[in-house]
Amino acid sequence: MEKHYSPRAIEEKWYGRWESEGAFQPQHPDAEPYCIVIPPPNVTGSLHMGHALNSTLQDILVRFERLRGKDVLWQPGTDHAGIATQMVVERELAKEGLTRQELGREEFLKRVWEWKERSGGTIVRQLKRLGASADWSRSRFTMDEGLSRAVIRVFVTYYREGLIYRDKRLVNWDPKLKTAISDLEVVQREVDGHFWHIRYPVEGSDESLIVATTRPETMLGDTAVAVHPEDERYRHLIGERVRLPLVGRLIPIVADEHADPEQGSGAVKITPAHDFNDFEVARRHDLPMISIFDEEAQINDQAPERYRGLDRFTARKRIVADLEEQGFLVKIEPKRIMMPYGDRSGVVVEPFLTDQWFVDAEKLAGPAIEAVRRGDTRFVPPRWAKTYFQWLENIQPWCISRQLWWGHRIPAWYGPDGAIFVAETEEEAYAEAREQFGPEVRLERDPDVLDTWFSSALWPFSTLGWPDETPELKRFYPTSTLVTGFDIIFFWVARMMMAGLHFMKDVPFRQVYITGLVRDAKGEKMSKSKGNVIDPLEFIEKYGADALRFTLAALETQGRDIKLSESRVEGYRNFATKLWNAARFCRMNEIRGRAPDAGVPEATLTVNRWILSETRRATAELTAALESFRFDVAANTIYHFVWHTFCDWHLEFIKPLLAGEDEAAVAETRAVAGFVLDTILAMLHPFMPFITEELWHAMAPEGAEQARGDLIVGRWPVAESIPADAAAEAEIDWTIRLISEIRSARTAVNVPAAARIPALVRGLEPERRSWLAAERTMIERLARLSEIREVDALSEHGAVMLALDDAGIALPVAEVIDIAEERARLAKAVEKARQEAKALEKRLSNPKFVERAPAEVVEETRARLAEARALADRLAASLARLGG
RNA sequence: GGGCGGUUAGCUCAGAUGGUAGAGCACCUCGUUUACACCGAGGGGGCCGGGGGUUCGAAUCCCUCACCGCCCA
Repeated sequence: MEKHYSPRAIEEKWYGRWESEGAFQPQHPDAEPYCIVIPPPNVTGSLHMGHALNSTLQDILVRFERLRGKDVLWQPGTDHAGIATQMVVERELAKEGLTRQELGREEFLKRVWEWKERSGGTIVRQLKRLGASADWSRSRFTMDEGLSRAVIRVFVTYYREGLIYRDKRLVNWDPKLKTAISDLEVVQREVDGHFWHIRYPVEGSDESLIVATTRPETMLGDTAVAVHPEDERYRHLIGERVRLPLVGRLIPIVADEHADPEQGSGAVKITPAHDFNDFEVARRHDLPMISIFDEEAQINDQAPERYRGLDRFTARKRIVADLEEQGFLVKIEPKRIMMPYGDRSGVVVEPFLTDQWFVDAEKLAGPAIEAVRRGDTRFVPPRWAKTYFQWLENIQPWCISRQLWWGHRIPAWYGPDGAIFVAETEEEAYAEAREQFGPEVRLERDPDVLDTWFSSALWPFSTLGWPDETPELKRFYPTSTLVTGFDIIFFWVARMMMAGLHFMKDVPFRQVYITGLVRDAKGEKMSKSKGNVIDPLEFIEKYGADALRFTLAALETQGRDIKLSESRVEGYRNFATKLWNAARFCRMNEIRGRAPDAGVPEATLTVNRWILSETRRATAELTAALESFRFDVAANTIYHFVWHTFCDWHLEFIKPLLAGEDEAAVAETRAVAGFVLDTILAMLHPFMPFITEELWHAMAPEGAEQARGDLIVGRWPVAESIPADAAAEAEIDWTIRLISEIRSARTAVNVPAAARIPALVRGLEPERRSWLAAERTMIERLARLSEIREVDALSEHGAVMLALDDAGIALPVAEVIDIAEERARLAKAVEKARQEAKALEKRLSNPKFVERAPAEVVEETRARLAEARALADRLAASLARLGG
């Protein structure tokens, strides 16, 4: 074995082997099923840190449960990402000087599929680099034949149940992409804008109403002015009309609570076709809705000729200029305003009145809310349930149609007089239409496609085979855990809950683990424009996938945002090297892993009983941490156990044993160390799959390589099967403390590290006397002593004095000791002990404490005081002898 | 405006059911002890954001203020 391990070579080797051997597929049909569906990444995407985090956590859970013997399925796949993918391919076409319109729908879709075949696999390859053990043989794509069938079935079913309908409503319209987009795809940004105050003359009067607007161009579509019903200033005008400047139309003054008396003049223009609030006002007052834009947000024929064909920004300039010229512009004030932008196109989104398909989400939301309230699905951390409830309780109709070509085409056909036929196939639609209109009827299919999230909502059951009743669907639905970011609780989690409950009559998953955001080391959100994006692949190249995975897990504290810095990754790479070298040491000492079914080795020696007991503890803690999604606690537990228990102490303890003559002791020690290392590899495997698999094989006992199999399909250690041993723990804990005390004292008085000095002990209790006898060799070696011996009296002269519990220890090192340093050290120790004693005295002198605190706490406090006093006295005596 | 999260060692963060603070990194000192310098040993460092309350006792529970971040309007 090399001194350092090279991730590169082993990662590729093992991943290929696992996959080709089918290790990622469910293989325990008799065991409890465990299933995770991957949040499908966009097929256009490449791996970013968010994916890396999310996938690492899923892989940890999946590998953990697989090792525990469950029948595990991690269902992978990708999402067709309607807008994003269409944009990518259109950009490619643009390079050839083509548009999709020139190409035609059919030809364009062919090009998209070609692109998908060529470039769509990038993110999957990258997930494999990370070590993701998803069952790629079952990989699905939202535009697959099967998933498309699910989408059509759902649409038709909803439609027949009245949960999908066509309506003319205001939607968020992206004038660049020329499609409707959902509320969730609109980002509100605060920008510098203006408040234009415009005078609207009241008909047949000298009065005017002043309205203020941030969007003066929309006045062309005004159909009313609203004032608050309680507003005394305008009460007399309610029911009157104003003449709309530039247009000349007479529009009513209505009373509506939407008008805010505090805002501007208190009168507000109403443009129902271009503002969501105004739309509601118009519904209440039965006002006409005049749309003045076309689909590219240019002024249309509903407006005066002078403005037709202008884009919205040019139109604004001309309208403001005209208003000013004609004396209608009262004033302009600068104002910070919220502007809606399309998150894909980046242009200002326009509320736009069009015919679209909607899901009556309100009806579906009820059961989704109930399910979480009942606890059928549990959010981890639980606070995210609030976010979920909040959105579902205020849910709006979900606009699902998109004016795109790439996506699931809406299964609706239009006949004469706009009759709608919704059916799973064209034949069915025609059959229905013929019944109504006769054999000659001609139908036109709706050109639009469905929102990508419509198909994503079905992911937990469509990927398992629905609408067919497949064995997988039966076995793995509801899935176990969903791991995803808080930013798509609305987009995805809520919609999967709605769809799952409706079609499967059960929730899609039992738990939802919500992750935070991965930020850069300074806590900034990573973004391309800021240039602070860290590519996970770079870290994998540099430090190995295991190191990156371990880092992400260790930093994952209950869904809080992660600040990722390179030094952390480096640190965990070092951890991998540490483990590597521990294994190397074991091999050099003929320590090997256990044969299959060899069980826990018998241990008679205290160190061996101790490390088994510690292993048991670590196993139990790690298991509990993973079961409760405490990835940070889990990572720290195994890290600490490997480095600070196994390497720092156990391997050091056994060095003299292994070099000794006692063959039985050597054999036992090897067996135990081999068992502990095996256990470590299994426990660490979910976090660091590659190095652990490599070492698992490197540690295989002669001849058992085949029988041991691969670690990925190995066994998770069962804490209860490893014996706990309180006596061994007490003995070794004492030994460790003794060694640490001596080491500390040596350093404090500058005893050269290489110098072997004697240690004299006095006042040992019988039990500790036996411990000293038993652990003498280890103590002498690790504390670098020439000998440690019990004496009746300590001659403090020229000796460093220390105390461990009730025992006094002298290190007679007159020739190497630095008296001044020793005095300082003792003075400090005395001070510390006295401080402690003082604090405890104070607590005990409070009668209320003694009276009201639990007896055992008081008792413990008394004991601690006695100890602190004794320690202070002993140290003070030593200090006095030094003339301090 | 409403809701949520945060404020603990120089940095990043842990700290069930209240008993008097921990880790990793960084820092300082020493070290070629035959697994590992991607290492070992030792060490320094914290009025736990401010104020108030409950309690024998509060980083932990309650109230309040300040600042930072996110979500919804």
